[in-house]
Amino acid sequence: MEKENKRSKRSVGDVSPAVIKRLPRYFRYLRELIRNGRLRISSGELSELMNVTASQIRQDLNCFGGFGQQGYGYNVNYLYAKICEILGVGEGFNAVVIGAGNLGKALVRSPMFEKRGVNILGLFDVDPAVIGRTFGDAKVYDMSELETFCENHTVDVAVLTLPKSCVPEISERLVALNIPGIWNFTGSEIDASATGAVVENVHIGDSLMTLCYELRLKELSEEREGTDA
Amino acid sequence: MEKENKRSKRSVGDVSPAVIKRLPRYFRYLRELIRNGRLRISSGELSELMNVTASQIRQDLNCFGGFGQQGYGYNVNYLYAKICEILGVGEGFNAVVIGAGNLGKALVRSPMFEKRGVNILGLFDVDPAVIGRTFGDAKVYDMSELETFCENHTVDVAVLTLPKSCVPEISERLVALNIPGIWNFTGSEIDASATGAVVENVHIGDSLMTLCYELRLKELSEEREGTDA
DNA sequence: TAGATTGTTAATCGATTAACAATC
DNA sequence: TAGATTGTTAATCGATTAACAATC
Repeated sequence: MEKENKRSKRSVGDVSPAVIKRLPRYFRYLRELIRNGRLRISSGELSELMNVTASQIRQDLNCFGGFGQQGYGYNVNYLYAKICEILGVGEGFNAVVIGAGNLGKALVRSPMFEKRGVNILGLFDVDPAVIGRTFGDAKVYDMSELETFCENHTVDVAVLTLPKSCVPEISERLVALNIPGIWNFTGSEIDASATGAVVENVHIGDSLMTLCYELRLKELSEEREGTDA
Repeated sequence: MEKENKRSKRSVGDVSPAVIKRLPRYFRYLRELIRNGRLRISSGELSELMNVTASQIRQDLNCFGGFGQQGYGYNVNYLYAKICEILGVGEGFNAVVIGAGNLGKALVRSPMFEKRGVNILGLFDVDPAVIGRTFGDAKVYDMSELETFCENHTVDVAVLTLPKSCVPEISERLVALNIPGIWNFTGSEIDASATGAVVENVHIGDSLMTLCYELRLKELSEEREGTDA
């Protein structure tokens, strides 16, 4: 028992950010493998699937201890369980969604939170037209009830899907409430060090711009092909 | 005239991915500076604002040629214009959104596309309840009209906001239509090399997992503080 | 001109890949 | 056992930072 813990390699927390950012992708591919009934996989086969090197996979996984077995590969279910553990899936984190507009609704209706073991406790909004309604499994509360609600529930994450202009006010309230995690879709960048919380600032538009950059590159190279050569 | 093009440094396209991924962030901060009426900024001041090193900023910008001036810094408007040019803002790219659910609606109603100079030509869906309706400035068309529509309009980007299960079918149709860019929110990963298009696979959930990882780390360290030491 | 700040080279750091011994 | 495949070390590669000469 606890054989895998022989040496836990590093003191928790000093795993490189590059590795951490890849973990959710492993999580996704492992889910898919399980869904397809796969029981074992080698770093070589997974590397082909994911378009990365086998070396990187082994290196990544070994940051957290030896999850595989020489000559055999990795047990898909076991590896998935380990990745989940590392990523805090199953910790039962609770979230509230602040802003019940299109994005807020889209998020709570998607299976995303459930898949990752995060519970939506409720949405909050100022608009009387949505207060009291239910989206997904979650009810919309009046924004003014946020403080009372947080006193009566353990809230780990605040998901911000309200307009940029509301950020100064809501930040202040979140800090006062001491909510440990902020998932920020507002477009303004919340500085983690200023809040004392863990913050993820999401900028969907950045991905669109990267796409446009590539598109333009493509255009340029096609133009060049057309003109000379 | 064209002074900045004295040497264009690299042949277009060999700029490191790490730099490219940072450009949208410069874009956002420069917009903000312009909004605040700033006319010039030094790499030093921008570095404080953005929480990166001044060295990195100068290095990044110099991948595309000298946009600054010794002893002065960078002209905010000029720099913004240059970044826009590099990122293809103003190319007038046209997009269609495929899937008029919550996410599709949220995207077309947001100012994101407009800010980046991307025009939404329309949405497509199979649901009679939304076909014919208008969200943002864009009308929802019947999914079956996609081919005809694309023949009559220049479509640079297809934004995929439909269920995962629809991806095989829609991929095939997009490939047939030869749409050069795919912005994929479905959760399944579309392989660019298989489509011949430029593809951005967006996985919002990955960011949630990173947040949960950090939250768990925080919990663990707080536990430890509690027990020993 | 003197001061400021860039552009750019060289040094450092971190991340990826290759290779192979350990071992199932 | 022989074959396969990991865990892990060492080599390579790329990205970041520091430093400073060029120059506005």
